[in-house]
Amino acid sequence: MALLRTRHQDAVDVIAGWIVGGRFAADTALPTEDMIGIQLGVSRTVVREAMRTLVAKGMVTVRRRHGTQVQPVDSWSLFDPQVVAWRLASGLTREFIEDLIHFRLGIEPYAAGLAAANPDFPAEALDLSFRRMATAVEGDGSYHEADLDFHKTIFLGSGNQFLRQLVPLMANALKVSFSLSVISMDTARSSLPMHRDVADAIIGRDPAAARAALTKLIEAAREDILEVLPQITREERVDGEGERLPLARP
Amino acid sequence: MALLRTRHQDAVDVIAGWIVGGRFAADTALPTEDMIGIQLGVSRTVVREAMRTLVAKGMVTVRRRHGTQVQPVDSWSLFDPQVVAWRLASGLTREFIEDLIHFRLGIEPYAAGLAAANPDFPAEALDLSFRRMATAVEGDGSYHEADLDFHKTIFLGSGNQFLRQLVPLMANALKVSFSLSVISMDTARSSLPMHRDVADAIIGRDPAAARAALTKLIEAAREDILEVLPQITREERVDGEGERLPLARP
DNA sequence: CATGCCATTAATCATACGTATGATGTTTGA
DNA sequence: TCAAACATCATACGTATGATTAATGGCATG
Repeated sequence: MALLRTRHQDAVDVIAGWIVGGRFAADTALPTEDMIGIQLGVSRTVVREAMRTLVAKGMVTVRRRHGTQVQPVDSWSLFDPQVVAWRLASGLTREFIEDLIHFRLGIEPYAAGLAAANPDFPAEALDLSFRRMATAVEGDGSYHEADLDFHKTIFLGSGNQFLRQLVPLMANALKVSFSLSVISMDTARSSLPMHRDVADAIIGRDPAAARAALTKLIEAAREDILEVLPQITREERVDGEGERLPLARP
Repeated sequence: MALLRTRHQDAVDVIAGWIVGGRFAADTALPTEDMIGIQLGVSRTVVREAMRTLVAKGMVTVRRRHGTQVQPVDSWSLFDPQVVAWRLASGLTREFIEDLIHFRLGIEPYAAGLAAANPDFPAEALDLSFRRMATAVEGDGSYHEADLDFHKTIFLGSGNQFLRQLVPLMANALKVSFSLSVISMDTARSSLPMHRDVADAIIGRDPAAARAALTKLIEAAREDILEVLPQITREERVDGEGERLPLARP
């Protein structure tokens, strides 16, 4: 069951890369389908099917005679894992990371509350993830993976389809945190008790406590993240608009 | 700038209708591209491009020799306005409405908090929406529209791209509430002061108060919604015979 | 100012061939 | 003998090509 890279997928990736990379700004036109086909060395069939994919994700619109118009970021499917992947691959902007982190801060405590209220919540899975985190801190196993599973379990166990859908996005938020080296073994060790509190509250079916514990956990981590942010993010491209000011507390 | 109904769009709508309507369950195969083309009266080109759209939204996967496989709901792009529209059009399930309402309850207070902390928040727009709600209660203007704008302004003014993206979903959540006749002129009138509190908190740049006010506002409404829910939602589709809609040829 | 022609570019069709891939059948070697 | 390795086949998607149709904005024309 090997994965086959089709020309279609390649074309989508290339064109999406053009767009997220700012090679074509919002509200400007891409080359005609014929031209793109020639450039990529594929038939117009492939280009058109690639465009349908990008249209479906809100990244472009296609109109007769007008050709293909790039859409502003706000109309993209920002929760789409592929879109997120393209954006991450094209480089981290400060705004993107801030929005991602803040969104997670906003939604995860609530997810924990729902999880605590969900009679079908898989308590064993959460407890297992925690124990894996604990052993990982002692040097055995991947902390990153265990941590991800811990938070994943909360979203998946919330019993809410929209929250479940956020798992890929949250996974990326965590990945970003790790990639920024924000989470060292020291911070991991010190956050262990807070994770324990979260797990206990959820397993103990106490929504309010779960929300509080998770809020506390995240509050502890957010400072570190937003602190190192200005240093590693690239500048915004094209039309140099003013960068937003840092947001205050949630 | 007129909207042209292309065969592609028609095909996407029809096939999506099959899927959300339960005519083809998850993990089952759709007919071959050739067959669908014959059935809809379009060429295989159109069917294939329709499939690329559905693949992009996570509703199906396509593999050589295996054909097109319907995916479970959890892998759909649930935040995609089109997907939401298809689901609403196919009938309201209780789970869908509950998840939608609960998701809104979880995220909107947080959005209000961010809005209050955003120095660029358009205070005038929010105030205007509120005044339109007030006059609508007195019989002048559309309450529905003003209410929608009020909540929209909060999300758009949060300064967070992910929250902005939720506007269509929230609009549908509100639309559902209205369609269930949960919001009468009486409830509207009584919720006016709470809306005022929310606006004041945001305009006054007080995130904590904004969160609290919006939480209170929503708490007041949720009971009504979840109360009438069991009566109006349809049962899960048992699958009668297919009422398929062949597309017309030119 | 209204109107009809025109160039542009996507939309669609019909057809043909390429090619992973699971299923089936066949050979081989211990 | 039997199982593992290998060869063959049918299937449905993947891609290409060329022709035709049809919106649509712009421009020349009245």
